[in-house]
Amino acid sequence: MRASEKAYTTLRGDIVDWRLPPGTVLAEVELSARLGVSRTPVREALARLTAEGLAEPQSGRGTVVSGISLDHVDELFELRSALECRAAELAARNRDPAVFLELHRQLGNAGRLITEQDPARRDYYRLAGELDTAIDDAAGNHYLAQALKSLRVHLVRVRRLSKDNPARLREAAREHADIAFAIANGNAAVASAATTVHLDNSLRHLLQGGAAPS
Amino acid sequence: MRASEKAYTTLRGDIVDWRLPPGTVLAEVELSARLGVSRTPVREALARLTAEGLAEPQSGRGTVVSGISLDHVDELFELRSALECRAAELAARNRDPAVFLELHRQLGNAGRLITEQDPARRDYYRLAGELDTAIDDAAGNHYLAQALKSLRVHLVRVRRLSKDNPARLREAAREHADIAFAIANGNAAVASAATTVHLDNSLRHLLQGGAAPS
DNA sequence: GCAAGCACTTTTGTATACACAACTGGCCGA
DNA sequence: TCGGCCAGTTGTGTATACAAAAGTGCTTGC
Repeated sequence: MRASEKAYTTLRGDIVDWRLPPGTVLAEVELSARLGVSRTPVREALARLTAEGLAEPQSGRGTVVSGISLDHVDELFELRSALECRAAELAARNRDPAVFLELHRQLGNAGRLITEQDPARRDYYRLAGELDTAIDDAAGNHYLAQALKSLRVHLVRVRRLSKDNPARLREAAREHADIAFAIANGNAAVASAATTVHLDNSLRHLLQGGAAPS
Repeated sequence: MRASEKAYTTLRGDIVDWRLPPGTVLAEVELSARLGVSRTPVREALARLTAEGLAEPQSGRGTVVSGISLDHVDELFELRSALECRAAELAARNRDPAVFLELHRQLGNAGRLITEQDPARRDYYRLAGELDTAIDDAAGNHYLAQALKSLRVHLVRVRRLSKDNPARLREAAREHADIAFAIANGNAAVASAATTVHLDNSLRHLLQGGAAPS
């Protein structure tokens, strides 16, 4: 793996997982020492992180981890809503019904994935990720998929910020199942509406504290 | 001005204005010689351009100017529609009516800006840009504004691809005026609908050849 | 005692040298 | 004659040295 890739991956993970909290100063020499590479690949990694919005240039000099607080999560969800509703509509038009019926079925049973044995909810989030991927693929729009991809980085960061709540997670799974079903049926309006409802519920639980965002 | 900034600005302009057509190889040594800076700032500029989607890494080695063709303009406009409709809705809720009434007035008179004396339509595009900025400001959503900003780079590139058409430009100005009016009235649904109509007309004229995209 | 200026330190910006990988050309063998 | 291999060349990836700029703290003068 290239040194710049390694630096980027490591830093990105550290920021997303809140090991580097917002405001942390990202000094090139210190990072190059810590990561065991020279400043050049570190600079490249910082440039990529800045472009993604995970870091931002400090006034005048230096780079810091960008802030993300519940104050601005509503803005993030507004963008998310715009993108995901449109993606759901497009997917409903172009979908392969079998794919989404299968996802609908799996999501209907997703409650049993949320157990105490898997505190990170890996299985659940994997399934939710599969729905996202299926929607992106069915929508068939490169630019939209790209915009969603860069958005999801920030969403993961928010998710880590909140405690997850098994009851809310089970509700969310049902909402996801509704979305998959509407897409399977080719009903764009319902798919969009179901997405709106899901995101509104997610945001509300998130802001009330302790709920999982998706 | 910093050398990396200069390299970035120059290359970005060259790509947007089609002086560097899609597929052009961006070789670091050649660029550093041409721009009169060393490879380091050139690399930084290429990284930024790649992050924006104006350039993309070639298979294995090197960087090339990314392609954009009419084949994919419909996808670009789908994303644009999702973002701008939402922005218009948000702006309609939070707007200062006076700002948008003034824009409505100016856009109503924009026909006279489209003269043979200004073949680049600088005054017209400046006014259209002011509407965009006013909507972004009124929407008050950092993430949405950021997504729109990165989208507009590609739109400018498409615009340069097409000949502009004075008649279509005058129509577009009227459509913009409609959008401004709906926002001034605080009517989110109409603002969104007017945006949809405008973008649909723009895209159709663009694909029919010879029309201006905004 | 406070403020202003200067020097020092720290950090980023730029240049360049070196390492390595991939493509290209020619040459040799089958 | 064609195909494969090897060497040379070219270009990117990384490291590091040097330059410049900005912040900080001290000193000095008022």
